[in-house]
Amino acid sequence: MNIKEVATRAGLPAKTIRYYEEIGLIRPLRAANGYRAFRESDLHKLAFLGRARSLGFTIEECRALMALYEDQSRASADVKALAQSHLEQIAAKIEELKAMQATLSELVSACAGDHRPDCPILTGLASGKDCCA
Amino acid sequence: MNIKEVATRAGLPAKTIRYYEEIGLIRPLRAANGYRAFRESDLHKLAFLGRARSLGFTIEECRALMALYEDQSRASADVKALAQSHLEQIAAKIEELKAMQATLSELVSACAGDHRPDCPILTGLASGKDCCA
DNA sequence: TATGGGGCTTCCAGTCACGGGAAGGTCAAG
DNA sequence: CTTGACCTTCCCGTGACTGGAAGCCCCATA
Repeated sequence: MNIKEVATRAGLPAKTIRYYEEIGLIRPLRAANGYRAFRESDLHKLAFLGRARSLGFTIEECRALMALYEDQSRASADVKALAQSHLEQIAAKIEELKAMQATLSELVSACAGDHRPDCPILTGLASGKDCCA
Repeated sequence: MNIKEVATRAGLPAKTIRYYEEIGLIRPLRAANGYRAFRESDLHKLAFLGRARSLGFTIEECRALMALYEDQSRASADVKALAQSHLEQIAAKIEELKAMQATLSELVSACAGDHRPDCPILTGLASGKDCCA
């Protein structure tokens, strides 16, 4: 398989696949002409990586997940711990965003949004009143 | 005022303040010795920027907000539009994170988390079953 | 056989919003 | 006069790619 077919089937851009090779996440073979020659197993790994990335795992977490995936003697506890830690990151990020959302939507709803210059959003930002940390 | 005092009072790292000058968000004066000489108005702007940033506005949005703030003939509608657009971004990001959270927490709760290798998290990532887009 | 167009390769630069750290000038206190 | 805290600029690194240039490679068609 050449890179374009793998890209299509894995749902990842070719650029990303080259990048994943560069950082050692995959090691496709090479054809005589220098082209990357992907096996089914490479495709499988790339799909795995794509799904892990889309769940928000960082590249390094993906690397760890791959290592666990390929380690037949892994303990599921290790996988779970990694995933739970990531879940906490997600929850924290959601809370952070919700706080922004709460503050900002309050400011927005207080703003007339007309042709006049008076604007509680700007005065809120300027004064820090009712504003974030 | 020198940079450290401004940094303390604005709650921003000195590095960040220098960066903001570099990209033209502020224009502090210079003392004879080459040190930046901040006015109260610079401090005020920096505090404004810090609050806008902490609400998640990008640097370019902050630049636009500052411009509106300093434009006495602004229409509050313009400010509101900017803020609302940003609110939509926040809401979208929250939804995205919640989707990750839902998928991942399902996988996590299905995982025994013991010494055995069997792990629904890994098989989920490998198969794409019940997994994200 | 020439040529055209797509695909493949590498390498370099840019993104965003800074942070770290080096090399060196400046200032106030002891 | 020295010490140490401050200030300056400059350059590199971050994460996870993305875009683009320059240059092979391969196949089909005229």
